[in-house]
Amino acid sequence: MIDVAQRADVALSTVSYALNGTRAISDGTRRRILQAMEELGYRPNALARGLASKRTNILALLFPTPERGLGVTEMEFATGAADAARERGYHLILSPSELRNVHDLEQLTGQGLIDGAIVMEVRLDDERVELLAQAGIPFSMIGRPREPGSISYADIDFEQTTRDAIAHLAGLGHRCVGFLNHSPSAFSVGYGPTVRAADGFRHAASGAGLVHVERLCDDNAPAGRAAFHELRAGSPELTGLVVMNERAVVGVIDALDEIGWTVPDDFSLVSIVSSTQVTEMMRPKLTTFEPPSAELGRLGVQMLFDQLDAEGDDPPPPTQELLPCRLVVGGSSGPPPRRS
Amino acid sequence: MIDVAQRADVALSTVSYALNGTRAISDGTRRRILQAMEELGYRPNALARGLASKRTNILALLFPTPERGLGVTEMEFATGAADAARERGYHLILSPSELRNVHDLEQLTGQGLIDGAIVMEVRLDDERVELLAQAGIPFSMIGRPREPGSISYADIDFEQTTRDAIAHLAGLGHRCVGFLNHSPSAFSVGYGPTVRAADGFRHAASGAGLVHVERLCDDNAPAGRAAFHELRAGSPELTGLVVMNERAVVGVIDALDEIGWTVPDDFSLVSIVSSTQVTEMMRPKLTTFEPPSAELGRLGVQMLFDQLDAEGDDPPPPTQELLPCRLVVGGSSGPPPRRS
DNA sequence: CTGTTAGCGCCTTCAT
DNA sequence: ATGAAGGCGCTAACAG
Repeated sequence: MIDVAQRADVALSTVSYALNGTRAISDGTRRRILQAMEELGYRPNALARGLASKRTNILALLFPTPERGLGVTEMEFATGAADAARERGYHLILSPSELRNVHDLEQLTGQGLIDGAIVMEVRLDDERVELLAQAGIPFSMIGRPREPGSISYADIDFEQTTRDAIAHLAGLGHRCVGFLNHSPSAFSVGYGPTVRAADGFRHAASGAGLVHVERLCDDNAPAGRAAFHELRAGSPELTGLVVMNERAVVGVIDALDEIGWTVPDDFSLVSIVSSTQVTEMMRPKLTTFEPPSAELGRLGVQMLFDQLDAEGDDPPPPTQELLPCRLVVGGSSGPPPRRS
Repeated sequence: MIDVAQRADVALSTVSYALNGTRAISDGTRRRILQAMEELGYRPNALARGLASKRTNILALLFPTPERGLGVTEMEFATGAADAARERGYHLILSPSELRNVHDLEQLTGQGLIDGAIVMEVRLDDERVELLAQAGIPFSMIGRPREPGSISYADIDFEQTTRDAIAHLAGLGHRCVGFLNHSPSAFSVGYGPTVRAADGFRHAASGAGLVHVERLCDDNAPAGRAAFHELRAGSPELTGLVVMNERAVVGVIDALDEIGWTVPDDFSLVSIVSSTQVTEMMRPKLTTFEPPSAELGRLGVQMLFDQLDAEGDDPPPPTQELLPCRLVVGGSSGPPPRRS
């Protein structure tokens, strides 16, 4: 940097100002500096800059790795976030911080490495959220805890999505529907989507005057298969099922096949919060409510930027957005059969 | 840190040494220091440390985002890498550096932010590889260019995998098989897997004395469907197909369905380099050669560590590993039909 | 085994 | 509009 200054015949500090536009610089001077930088192949050192300015231009994406690896859907958050960050010249640290390791999180934030964080896979009661709030480090969430307070978040509107799913089935004429949710363990740890979708479904189905049943289900095909059989045993009049479980839905299809039922003639299936990248692999292609994953990721970092940009000024009002899932009609939903 | 020193009644530097074990410290002293740190809730600042030591403990994962988003398989590299990095106390920056933006890459490396990089989705001729080599920054690859030279890499053994796939089909009695590859564009830009698998297939099929045909295919179901029909039109005696295209294989199943063929009775399908997370969603479950994705990711960072650890000493011999895919027998492959 | 003391490369307040 | 100078928090010689 000192070389650049000499070559451009200005003071060291002037170069600095030219770099981060913190103060007005005459046009000629600026050009000389830029040229000198160019010629010398100068690159500002991110660490030094961060050390001095307290701004690292690094964000962390906190995503706890679920038991069986992340699904397609979760990944789209990440890439959306990474893209948005890069567009603003920020780096994104992928931090597989397990929820259990609150210690790891403390370490990460304590290092002064990151300007802020985006928290994924939020639970209704999430230690990470509290910890970040106390640590005073800016962050936003993809998902939300029970009490978001004034923290910015972007989440799927589960209430709306389940209502839409119910409306879709009810519109086709179904009168008795079921809901296949995520795993019991997801529910018991208070994983947001699991709990909210369950509430939403119940509410929407009642509201629409439908008979309804629901069930939690481990995230794999055999569990899905078993779950379907049980549901049907308990409610023989079931004609349609809403599923929020990408891994289990295949098992449901297997089960239908076993009893000789055809989709959608004998039974309707609607997948929710499931990427089309997955539902299009099934046969028949599933009718699905596709989550705006990449957009949520982008929103997450955008909200974080809003906070970072306003640092020093009074804190901006938090942005809290719920996005609906988009209906993609497939070949798995149709009018209910007329069973005797 | 100065506070810690005072509290422990030692010099500033002693605290530093205690922290990074650069030199022997008496046991009592160390304990006092550790305790003082604890009591003061002291956390070393990563930036300052990096600035002074030239070691940031940050790695970058370079993955160009393919046109249609990353698949499950690619993501497993990333999480494997992130895990391995974290285990050693390193951070992993997710860098969606487009290949085209060699400029972005220069920026990243020039910033002095990263100790090294792991390059994903390597092409036979890859600008990034050359750039990193010239820039003198340590890196390893998941995949490999045409001339890996003495750069460390971990890649899938495509030769072996295609040979295994052929052996599987030949062992079942097939005499005429086809290969459905990735897209023409992937091939034309010299994407490693596409080229190597094509060569491998051809070689293995000839070696086994099988009649064989092959075809490139865009990464979507309709393309897969069309491709199958064309292959069959050209080679009516085809009884089995090896597919390295997660997105297209569904289309093949559709096509088979259209002509009334059952899998595996009328036709055999073998997916290669495809995660079971995907193939288990298909019906029938696909026989697949599953790539050791997470392991490749781990290996990638491990190799990088080997280099970083040896910095200063003479460079260690590069590690270059080819891992086979693991056969997971599904319900899509069986003996060929006896057609008249 | 422990202290002392220069920097690492940049930002930023204070003068000019 | 531009210069000069004191840190940011830590590491790593150099001395005991």
